[in-house]
Amino acid sequence: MNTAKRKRLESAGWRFGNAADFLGMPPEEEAYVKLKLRLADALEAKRKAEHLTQKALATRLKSSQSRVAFMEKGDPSVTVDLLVRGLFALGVSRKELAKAI
Amino acid sequence: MNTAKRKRLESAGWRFGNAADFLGMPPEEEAYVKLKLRLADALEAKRKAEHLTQKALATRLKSSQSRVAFMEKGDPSVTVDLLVRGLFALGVSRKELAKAI
DNA sequence: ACATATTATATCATTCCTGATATGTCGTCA
DNA sequence: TGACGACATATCAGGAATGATATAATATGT
Repeated sequence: MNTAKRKRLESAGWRFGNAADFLGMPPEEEAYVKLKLRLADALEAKRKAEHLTQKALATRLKSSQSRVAFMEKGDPSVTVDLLVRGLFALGVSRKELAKAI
Repeated sequence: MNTAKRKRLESAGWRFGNAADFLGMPPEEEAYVKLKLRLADALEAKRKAEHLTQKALATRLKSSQSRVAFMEKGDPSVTVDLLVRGLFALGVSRKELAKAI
């Protein structure tokens, strides 16, 4: 699977896809992409549990609303790094982070 | 604590320091830095358990020996992203990753 | 329908991470 | 001692991630 196609899959529908989306993907990359989606979902869940808007979270993170939107979609332009910092900014502990993974 | 000093602490001795090293650091940043160190330690441990040199791991990661050295020190120039990809390249599962966190 | 709030998408300049390279340090072994 | 292997440290060009901004889409309430 080439990079361009993978990026489209990631940014678009593949969160609703099944295992076939990962066909041909090296296992370490599959693990990495799945991790990002799990963190993305955890971030959105935690933000909503705190009754915060994307904008409010962006302010805490010293980021922008648009980037938070991408974070919650697991967009390829967002790193694990930023997702983790987002969760910490929401007060998540390392233990809770581990549970999300 | 300013950024420059923090970077020096991170890259130099503070892995041997105590809680005082984190004084004045916002909790979300403390969590982030601690996370990086845990991942760094896990990476080194896993690499050694596999009897690999830094150079061998670098090849798997499509990186360089020097970067692997920085990764294992938790150097500020290394992101959580790269550490996680390093662990996955060593065959670590998401579950094992969570345990390391 | 309208206004407002929230989220999604597109584009872009700047920053920072990355891999590469060179070189240094340290230990080991002949 | 010298040669060698493994790891540490410095520097840097290139590229990817970031925050910002603008704007579009979608909700939610009146």
